[in-house]
Amino acid sequence: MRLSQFFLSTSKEAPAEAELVSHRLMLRAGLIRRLGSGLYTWMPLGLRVLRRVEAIIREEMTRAGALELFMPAIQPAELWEESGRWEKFGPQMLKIKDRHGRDFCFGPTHEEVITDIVRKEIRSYRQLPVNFYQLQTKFRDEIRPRFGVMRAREFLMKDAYSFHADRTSLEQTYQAMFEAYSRIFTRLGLKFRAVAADTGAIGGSGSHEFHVLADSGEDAIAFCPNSDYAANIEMAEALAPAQSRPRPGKSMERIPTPGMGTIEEVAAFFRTGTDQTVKTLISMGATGPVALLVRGDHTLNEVKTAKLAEFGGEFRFATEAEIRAATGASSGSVGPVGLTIPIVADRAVLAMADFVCGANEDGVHLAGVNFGRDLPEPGVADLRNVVTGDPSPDGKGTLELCRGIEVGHVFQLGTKYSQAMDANFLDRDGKTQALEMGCYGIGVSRIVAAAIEQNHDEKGIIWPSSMAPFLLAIIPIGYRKSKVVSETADKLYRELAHAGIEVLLDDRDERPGVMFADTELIGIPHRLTLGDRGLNEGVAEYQGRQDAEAQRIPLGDVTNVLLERLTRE
RNA sequence: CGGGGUGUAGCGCAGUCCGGUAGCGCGCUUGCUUUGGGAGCAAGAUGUCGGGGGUUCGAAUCCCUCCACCCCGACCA
Repeated sequence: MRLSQFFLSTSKEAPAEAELVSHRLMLRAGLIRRLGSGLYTWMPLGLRVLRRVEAIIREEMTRAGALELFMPAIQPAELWEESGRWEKFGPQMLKIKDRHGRDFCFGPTHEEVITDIVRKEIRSYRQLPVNFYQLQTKFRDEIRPRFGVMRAREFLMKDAYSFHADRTSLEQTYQAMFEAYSRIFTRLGLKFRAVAADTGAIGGSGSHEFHVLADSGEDAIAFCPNSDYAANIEMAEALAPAQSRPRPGKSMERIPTPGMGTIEEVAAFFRTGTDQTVKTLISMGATGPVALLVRGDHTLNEVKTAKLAEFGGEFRFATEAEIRAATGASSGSVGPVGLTIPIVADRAVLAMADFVCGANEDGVHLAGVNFGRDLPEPGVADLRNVVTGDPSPDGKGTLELCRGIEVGHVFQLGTKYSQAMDANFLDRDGKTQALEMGCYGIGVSRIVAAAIEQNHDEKGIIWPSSMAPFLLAIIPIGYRKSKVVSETADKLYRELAHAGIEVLLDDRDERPGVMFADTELIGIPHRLTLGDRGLNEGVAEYQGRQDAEAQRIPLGDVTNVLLERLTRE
């Protein structure tokens, strides 16, 4: 591509709205333009990147035996009523009406549509398993879109859905998809990790998320450096401490602690560590308030907590008024001693003795508190977020934490949708059975942003070769002035382009600094500079995007050297 | 939706407190010079000052109201 024939729209400054590096760079490099909140146009340069990501996904999905189809973005409400999700999906779903007043939605996902297709098409176990996928624009009316295409409302997703006669077959395809995803993210040149995940609103059993590792990621991941254990922090199990509870050494005391509400203040007052205090959190479940006990230095894991039987499927923190009604104190002075509501303690709390906690009286705390003596043994559960240094659930060392951007998610759905929507087949014995189902998503547009988060420097984007919009930039210095320069540039451009390399020839009448800065900002991995200075000595200058210095290559060797170097990747 | 903030030229910003008819840098146009790391000089173009209403002789500036966007939280590919 000759740059004079292309459209480049770079800028030195990014709009004030962009905060995240990838968002700023995508705007500065002219990859995307915002239309409205969470709505982005992919400009020609950005679209080239998106298409390269799509191509790799298609190749690997095909390799794994999935078949591409293309479903409508607009979906009739009836299907969602069948699955029960018309109401349940909530305000995240964009609902629209046609001219007849009939209800539709702009598809946030496609389980309903694919299940409808399959129930009409699949009759026999002989047709199974099948795995259909598409690349589709989804719309989710996010509460707060942010970070550009990282969390947009309209975004491009690869979604696959597999159907099976039995659990074993589902597990095989799930495994195949897991491997395909690993290949995709590896080929895209991303540092990623597959982690065990919560199944969230979609429901079902087995589930893994694929995270691109980045400090700016919105998810916390717990992993074990000595094994392949990795889990979203929502899921990571906090084991019971190895050491058992010490014997009580102190007697319980009531101590005035006027004005102290936070754990830090209280611990400092008692001249002890926050890990010697117990935090009591009042939450509301379906059947009323529940007291949750977490060690002072730990934080409550709301996802784990919400699954407890005590909450009957509902979980929220109590309001200050509800806290007072249940305990007689304000939130800063609540404690488990003498409470009449159900109490659930985290495993780590159960191993504590002589601890400090609120006294259920404003401005008063208790010290030297012990279970079994000062209050009954509470219920126990895993309530907290794991922290660095916690034992790994697989017993192979201790956990570390890092942050990630979720770019893929694989689910074993089971028969959730097939039962709700009557998607059945006849098995070998002629018996009607519900289809087993799996679903597998990749956030295609998000991958582009995630890749930039992971690959950039002060000059701009550094594309992994597999997703670069162009592999090589030819920078002729004095293209409009020097015949030698323009002829050499044109010749090399033709040769390399014919050899299948995506070359961008900067034939603008720009100063060198502008051309260098632009190709660096837009992240072209390889650069060939041609100027009178070098050409007079019979050399061109090659520089990789991350190389400190240019390398001189004899003109006659340029094509071969570059072909060898660029096709190796 | 709760909390915080911002809307002035394509982008980044000043001007708003203290009302007097809109400015700076980048970018853009034209010309000349320059040409190995975002050029210099000269001449230009571009604004419903987010919208509506009000106060005032006069509003970017004060008041009311609506809207949009951004940041922090709950949601997710």
